[in-house]
Amino acid sequence: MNVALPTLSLNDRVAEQIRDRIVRGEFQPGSRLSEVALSESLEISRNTLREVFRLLTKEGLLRHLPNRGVFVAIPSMASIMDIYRVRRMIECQALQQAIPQHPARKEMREAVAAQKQLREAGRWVEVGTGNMRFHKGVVALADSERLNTLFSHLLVELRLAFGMLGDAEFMHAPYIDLNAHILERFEAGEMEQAAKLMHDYLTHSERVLLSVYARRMSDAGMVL
Amino acid sequence: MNVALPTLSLNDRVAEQIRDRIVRGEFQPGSRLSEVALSESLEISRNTLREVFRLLTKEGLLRHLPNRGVFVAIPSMASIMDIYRVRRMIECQALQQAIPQHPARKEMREAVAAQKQLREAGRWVEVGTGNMRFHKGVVALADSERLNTLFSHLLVELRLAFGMLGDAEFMHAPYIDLNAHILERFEAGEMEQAAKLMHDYLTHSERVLLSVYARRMSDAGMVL
DNA sequence: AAATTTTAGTTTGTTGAACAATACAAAAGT
DNA sequence: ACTTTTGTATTGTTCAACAAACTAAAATTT
Repeated sequence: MNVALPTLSLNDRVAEQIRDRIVRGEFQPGSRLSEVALSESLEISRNTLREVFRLLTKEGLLRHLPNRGVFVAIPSMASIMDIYRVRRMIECQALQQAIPQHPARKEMREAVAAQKQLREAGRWVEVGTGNMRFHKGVVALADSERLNTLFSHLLVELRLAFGMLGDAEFMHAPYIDLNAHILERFEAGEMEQAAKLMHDYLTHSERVLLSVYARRMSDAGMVL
Repeated sequence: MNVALPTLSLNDRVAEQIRDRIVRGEFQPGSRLSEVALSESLEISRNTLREVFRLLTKEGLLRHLPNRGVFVAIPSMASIMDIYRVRRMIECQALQQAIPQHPARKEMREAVAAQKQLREAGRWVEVGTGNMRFHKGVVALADSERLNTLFSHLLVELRLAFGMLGDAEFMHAPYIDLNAHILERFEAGEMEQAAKLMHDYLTHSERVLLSVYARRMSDAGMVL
């Protein structure tokens, strides 16, 4: 009998764990991950850890400098702009081209509902993850496996940037109602309108993130 | 003095070499790449090769089945459709949104010129690579590093599919003039028109590829 | 003879240790 | 103050070994 325990491979489990520790801020952006130290603390061999490093580097979470080591990626302002450029292209067109009855709208609905509840509870960090869930739903409208994985990588990178800021309420609060509005327009069949709203949303969000980011960077005296 | 020899890391060099051997058909799609055999033939250690495998797997060139080994990916019909879906989204919008004076048009021009020359010489395989160059130029119009790398990965996957077909002339010949036409419209500032041409181009190309592919697959008795 | 189980062999998964090559920081010399 | 030297820590790479999982052939049962 196949017990159907997917028993993720060790590689995958370790990768997942490191991803987690990065996005929850345990490993700060820019910090170096020592091969020996980490492999010992995780109780895996150096070789195995190196394989995982190669994976996470390709995902954009780590930066690999030859002979120097791997570092938690620091999203530059340029890459933030790049990410938003891609998001505008993908998300807007996804909204515009999909049919309003697309199954992914369920995910979008649930995400918005969850966000509204979490707002009442003041759990802003979780509101943020709800936001990502909503936008993943939007991308899912395009029915493309490759776009989905690309997008989830982008979101992890963005999460890194947000993580350097704290201040979850200020960043996420304004967008809950906007999400709801976009969803509403989309389900009403007004895809053009929904796409336009999304475009403005993204441009605005980008601007806010960049400005806060710039201030924080210069305050910390970082050289980018 | 820094000799400025970028001395690609061993990892990168090996990855590049394997990529080459795959796209030029030396490693057939679906075939397994043995860790011991390949590492011995390349005169590198098994560990190093495994790291490279992880890289190429994330690029979509290899498929990794746990405890079974890594195999050269066989593009399924579904993934071909997926790739073209992404291409339509990215390339059309790139054409539509860019300014006609964008520097990337130089690359597009040169690619078309090269294609026309190669056609006279009947060097159809190189016409194919010229085609990829043109479309890379189109994507470059979007000014997004991430879209560029995504796209080059897509093209390598496509190249795998084309590689299973041979028959380069039949596949590439009709599109040279279309490329030229698209470029012309774009430089004339008629971006909407250029985007529409590109959309038709891609839809047509997809259909041809899929039909040939389906026939070839059933002939070979492959189970997809 | 067909189906199942045993068994043996091959390949990947994972580890540990070793050494070479490179980068970094401190000490020494000019 | 600047360069050179030296020493040390870290990554790059290899090798060897064994455990775990898969594959296929042989042996057994039905």
